[in-house]
Amino acid sequence: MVQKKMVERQIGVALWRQIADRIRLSISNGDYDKTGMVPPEIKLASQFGVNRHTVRSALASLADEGLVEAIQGRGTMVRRKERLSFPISRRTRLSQGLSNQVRNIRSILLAHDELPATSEIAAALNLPLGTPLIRMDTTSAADDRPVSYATSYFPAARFPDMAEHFGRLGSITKSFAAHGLPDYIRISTEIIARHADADELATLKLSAGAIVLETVAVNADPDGVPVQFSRSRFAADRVTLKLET
Amino acid sequence: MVQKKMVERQIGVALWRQIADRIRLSISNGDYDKTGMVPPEIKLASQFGVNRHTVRSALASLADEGLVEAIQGRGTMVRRKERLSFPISRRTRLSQGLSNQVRNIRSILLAHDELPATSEIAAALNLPLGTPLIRMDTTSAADDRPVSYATSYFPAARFPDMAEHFGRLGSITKSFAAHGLPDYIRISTEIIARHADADELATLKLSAGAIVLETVAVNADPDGVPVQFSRSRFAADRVTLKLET
DNA sequence: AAAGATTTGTCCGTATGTATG
DNA sequence: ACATACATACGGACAAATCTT
Repeated sequence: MVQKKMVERQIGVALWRQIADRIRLSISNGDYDKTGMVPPEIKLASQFGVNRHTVRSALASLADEGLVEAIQGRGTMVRRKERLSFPISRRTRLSQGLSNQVRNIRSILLAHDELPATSEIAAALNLPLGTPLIRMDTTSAADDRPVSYATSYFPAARFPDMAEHFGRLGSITKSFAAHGLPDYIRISTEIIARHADADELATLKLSAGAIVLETVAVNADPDGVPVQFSRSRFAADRVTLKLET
Repeated sequence: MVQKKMVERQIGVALWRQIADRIRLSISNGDYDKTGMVPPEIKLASQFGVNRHTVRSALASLADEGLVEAIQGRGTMVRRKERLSFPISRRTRLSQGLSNQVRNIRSILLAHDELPATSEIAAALNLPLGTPLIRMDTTSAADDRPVSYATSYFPAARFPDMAEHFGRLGSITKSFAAHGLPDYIRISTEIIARHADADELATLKLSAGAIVLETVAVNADPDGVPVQFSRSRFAADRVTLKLET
């Protein structure tokens, strides 16, 4: 069975999944914005050089994600195509940056505890090894779609009630303010991308094989004294990080 | 056939590939740094709750990538594990930022042509729609491992010989200098993560299902006049982006 | 209103790839 | 290397819903 090699095929990944990825990319690129409809199955099949059934499997999985919706006789329409633009600057504030893109943002405290600083975090926060830290796991949803999942560390001596404040206020900025710190700035950020692990898949409500953007950041008070070390994971297909200079 | 559900399995991706991805992540996380050896196949099989044959398929594909090497009777050892730290600042220069991390960097011009500005690029470069642009596809390798694959656009009127210069000099910075522009700054950057498409897989020599970090950036001359629009794709498992403020 | 074209939905069968034991 | 079960991919045929002429 010879086939038109229109697609550079990968091994170990089902063809329908590769096709789904390419259609998802086209949607995100705005290729179908004109009509709001995905091209007919037959057309996609010949475009990708695969059988119509394979395209149907791909579309079925995209429909399952809620990205498209097929209607018999009419076609398949794009239901959703959004990517929140997430600003990263010296003054990175989650709710502030997203407020004009979504109706509501909800942040939840998942867990918190106290523990001694490991070498990596001690170095980042410029503290002695073993200094007591408050650790908080938080997640944020924009219009009820989870977008971020963060683990933050704060010096326990200076911010003893961080978790209580956050649980009540739902905001790092406000929790700092409640501790008498009205302003803070970001002094370093590193970004990597990788596949989500099982925990992240569950917390961010991602479908299998999804990607997370992970930022590792340090925030400091206006005098440059580090106050927070955080590891935030974003659902990669829901956000773009926008650097502001 | 019931199986221990130790792994949250994905559909549409071969199990051996999912196992390979997890082992690759463990290597990159430094989980095996102590001995430099991957655990024995039997151990991995029980850890992931799969058959030993499946683990063998996974290890074979990692060996194919050159990431590990199996030796009969001894075990499987890690051959390579690195992630380049890629600085992004107002003065982002590729070769400069990587020079202290690798021995040599080679940039190649893959293709170039001239075309009228699309609405997206015209807006970004603050030019009228349809203004002639030089487009260049370039790729860079650090110690012979491909790390980036970029498409750049330059105003053709101001930089008519960009492609020729780059082909000779192998550097955007030097090519700008050859056009009489000694300095430039980055005025905007957006970052997304997604699965690589077929073209990117081939150019960056990635294995199937790999992730790319894509940055969309605009560079400007010291007066703030845009001189370059670029879309760079980085092999996500080979780099971290480091933001500098 | 009717007929035909377009498009998605369902069913059959066959060959190959994946995973286990 | 062998046997078994299931997923993937293909091909064809026809039904059902919708749109166009």
